[in-house]
Amino acid sequence: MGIFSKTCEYAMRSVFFIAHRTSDGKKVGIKEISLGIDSPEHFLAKILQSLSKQDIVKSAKGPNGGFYMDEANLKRPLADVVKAIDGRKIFTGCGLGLSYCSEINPCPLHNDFKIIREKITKMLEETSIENFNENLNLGITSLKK
Amino acid sequence: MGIFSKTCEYAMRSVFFIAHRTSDGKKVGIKEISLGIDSPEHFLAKILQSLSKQDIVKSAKGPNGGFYMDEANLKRPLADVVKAIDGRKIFTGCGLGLSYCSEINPCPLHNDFKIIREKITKMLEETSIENFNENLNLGITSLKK
DNA sequence: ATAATAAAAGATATTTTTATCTTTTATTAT
DNA sequence: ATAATAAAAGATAAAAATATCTTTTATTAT
Ligand code: FES
Ligand code: FES
Repeated sequence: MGIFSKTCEYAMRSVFFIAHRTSDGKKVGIKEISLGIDSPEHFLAKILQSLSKQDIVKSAKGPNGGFYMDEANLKRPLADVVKAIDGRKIFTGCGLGLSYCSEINPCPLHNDFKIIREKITKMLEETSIENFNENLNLGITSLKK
Repeated sequence: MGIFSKTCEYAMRSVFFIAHRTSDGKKVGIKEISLGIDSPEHFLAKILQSLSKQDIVKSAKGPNGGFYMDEANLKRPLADVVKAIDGRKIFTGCGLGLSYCSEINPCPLHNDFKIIREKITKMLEETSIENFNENLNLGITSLKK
């Protein structure tokens, strides 16, 4: 386990992939996405169902259907994807697992940890999916292996 | 799930607790530790067995036995506890879950994420357990609730 | 030696996360 | 209308993480 759950890792990779692959206005199917980000197809389907319900991505059934994102979706911060899957713990939780983090009853890690949490929050809140994707579009960054 | 697994959270809390409670040279039993850090007793026993084997803490069986730490144990960085339980993923792993993080094949998060990873590493490597515990000894920080 | 103590070790159970497979529903093209 | 397509939904399974309970071993005090 890293910072994010595996489910959340798949979610972020798929969102980047969809954004990248549908910039031409077309849609992309689950099979292609799961191949492109190296994830189990049916598990990813569940994740995308959830992201779709939460309006992180859009979907269309039937022939020529698939997943895509509109302008508003692309402008959302990556934080929204993380919140949709892993919840808010990474943004507000105690590093030692105390039931809530507070200045009044801080754990030994608190002073150092809150700074790190702020940096993570900043990274995820202040950059849009679109933005993270710029280098991917330029072929500089990768989503596989 | 936060940054660390629940097991790792218990491990860190227990190490702080033991360090704090045995500074007078006495030992502390599992029951007292689990009460003190609010963790399941038998689960914590397993964790401490593992930490003991890896020489993060010391233990003694029989009457007046229990867990304690020597000077060398206290001087170890908290990173050693994390490595002993959660492994090295948090220190070196890719934020998006790619099988390895690299400058040559970076993911879209890489540039931001590596800085955060460095800060986490710094926090865990550069401060000893003893050090983190100073405020606990002064009654400023907490391990419960 | 014996009994009491406390961790170590072993076995089992529960819960959560991750993964797979099948059926249904909506949409499109013929 | 019908067949083909693709996501949604539902059901089930496997694996990993977390939790509990029992037995064994080492140590100490009597
Ligand atoms: S109380 Fe633990 S991080 Fe704030
Ligand atoms: S490649 Fe993803 S964090 Fe470095």
